[in-house]
Amino acid sequence: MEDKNLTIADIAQELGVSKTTVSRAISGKGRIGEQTRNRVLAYIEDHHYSPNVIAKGLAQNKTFNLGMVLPGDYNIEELPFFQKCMLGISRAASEAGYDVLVSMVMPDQITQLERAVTNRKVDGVILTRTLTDDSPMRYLEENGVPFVAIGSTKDAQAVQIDNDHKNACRELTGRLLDRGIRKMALIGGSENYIVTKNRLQGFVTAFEERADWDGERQIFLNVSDSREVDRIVEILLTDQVECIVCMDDFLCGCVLNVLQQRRIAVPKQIQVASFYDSSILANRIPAVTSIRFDVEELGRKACELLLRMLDGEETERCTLLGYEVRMRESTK
Amino acid sequence: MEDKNLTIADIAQELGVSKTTVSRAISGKGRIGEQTRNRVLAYIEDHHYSPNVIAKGLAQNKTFNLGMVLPGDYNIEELPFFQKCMLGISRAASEAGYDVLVSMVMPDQITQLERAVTNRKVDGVILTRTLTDDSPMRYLEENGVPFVAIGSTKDAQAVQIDNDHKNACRELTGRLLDRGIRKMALIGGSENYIVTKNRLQGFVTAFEERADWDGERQIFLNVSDSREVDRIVEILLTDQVECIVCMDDFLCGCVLNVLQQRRIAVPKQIQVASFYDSSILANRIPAVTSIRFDVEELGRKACELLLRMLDGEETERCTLLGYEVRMRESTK
DNA sequence: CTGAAAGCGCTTACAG
DNA sequence: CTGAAAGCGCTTACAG
Repeated sequence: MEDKNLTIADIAQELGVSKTTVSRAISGKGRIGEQTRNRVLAYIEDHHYSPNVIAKGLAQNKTFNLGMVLPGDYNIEELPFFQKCMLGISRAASEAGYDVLVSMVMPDQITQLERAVTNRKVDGVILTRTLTDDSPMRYLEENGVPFVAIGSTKDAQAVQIDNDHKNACRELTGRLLDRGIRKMALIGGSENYIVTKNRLQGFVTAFEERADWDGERQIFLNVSDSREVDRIVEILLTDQVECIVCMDDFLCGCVLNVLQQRRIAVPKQIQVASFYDSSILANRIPAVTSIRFDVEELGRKACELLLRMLDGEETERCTLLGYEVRMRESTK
Repeated sequence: MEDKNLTIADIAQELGVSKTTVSRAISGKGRIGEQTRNRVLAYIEDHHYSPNVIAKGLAQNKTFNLGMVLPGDYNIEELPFFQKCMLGISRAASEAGYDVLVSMVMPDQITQLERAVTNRKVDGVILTRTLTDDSPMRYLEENGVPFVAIGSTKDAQAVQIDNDHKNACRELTGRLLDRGIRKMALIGGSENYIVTKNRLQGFVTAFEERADWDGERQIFLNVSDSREVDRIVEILLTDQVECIVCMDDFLCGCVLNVLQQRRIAVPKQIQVASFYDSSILANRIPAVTSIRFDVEELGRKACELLLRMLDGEETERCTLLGYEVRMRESTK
């Protein structure tokens, strides 16, 4: 379809102007006569010329590629997050004339990221998951590669963006408490994830804001598999806990399975809520009360942030995006 | 860490040889003295030189990037497939010195792919989903871009690779029949997917191979949502069907939900199997009988195929990969 | 407002 | 076996 082999030199020759002029007409940089510019632009339009971005990149020392780091290890429950993230990133990138290059990393192995960086294939990088001790992040910092981290990190230098998990969890917990729950339990995952700490903080804050609340609350952290969940649920049932809040959908899925197996009815015998909402749980019966984030928007904003950094703009160090609490059948 | 600004010219000067020589030492192409080569290689090693792939690409008219087309619309159940696919692709690409650039396409919108292609950002493309009338595929063919399609297509030109869905379904259906099932039903999705037709064929073949089988079988295709599934299940229960085979995990999830809601026990009152296995269902209780594919391997093989095409090798038009039938609790 | 020329960092005939 | 030179397709001081 396109005349793939058309170059700036061809156009210059055809129009009897210099390559410089053609380049200027296209880029819009440098002074150039109204007339000349239009003539060039018209020719380009007619002949479907599209510039060789690689060559342009070489001359400008840019690639017009953004790196996106994706974990190669993951729970199924996390997948929709990464997928939506990617959609947001790739759309924003695309709109700005950039493409997205993916590097999949393992906890102990970041060779793909290293390749992309040492081969100068990317202008900047977006991290889609951040751990307490994050080797991709460390690598990028050591090599002076501009990046933004989706998620939260203690790293004071890193530009980061995340949803406001803390307040989201605070609000959800609060609304649950205000409905008169007297015995509540929280089940959470690895404290290696900073988001776990943020969620916990939100949870705790909700109680602190209700000085008059008197009841029991239990907290289980670093829970990682179904067997542990089973043991915990047993305890909670014995204690007649009224509501179990799960820190993520993986754990929530486990809890629901365990309850189903034990033939405990939700929400009649026990209520369940999740601090996340991958929409996997929305299709469950009963639908699960949880917090909803606009992940595509998160990806998009992260990308826009990185793009601004690449343009040399100063950007805010931390950005927090909103949330939405969704009360569903699992909590009456 | 790396001396990022080191170029071939620097090395040449430092070593008192020509750029040509340095280039040859690195690429291994062209005659060059054993001694000289080692001297260059040693220097490179010492100084952590890594070539500028962009410049190399410009000179060779290559990008060392592979495009990967990912659908922006999807069911959650499909996600693990794309993810594993991507892992296989990106690993194989990485090992061959290539990077992976993603383009997300919508059913009616392939601008990201078009961008990547017209901007000459990729040497070839891998399609991760193929429809009967596939616009990305059409676009690539019209523009003469080398590509391989994961999945099956009627397109006679296209290089394609897939798991052997037909035989997988034939075997699973057969094993179910051999256990004495007399009333069996199949629920399938859109016939727009060629894989649907392949699965159907496998299903039907299993019956044909058992001429002595006498029983009833029902087939529902183009089922797309939970409501339809509900209606169908109602019919099947009335007819006292013994086993429901679902063509994919999305439908299977629907069926299980509907059954759970109606308090029908699996496998006691009715058996359930799936023609796919995203491992989402493996965690369900009871675990669902299904077919397992090595999707990472599929992605890897697809990538290797494309790489061979780019090297100018002749490749087989169609490749079929294996499968594994997993009998689980949902069918006794 | 426009152009000749050098440069981005590589590769590759061609000649020796 | 080695090198000078042209080329890949763009950009960008510098000069006019």
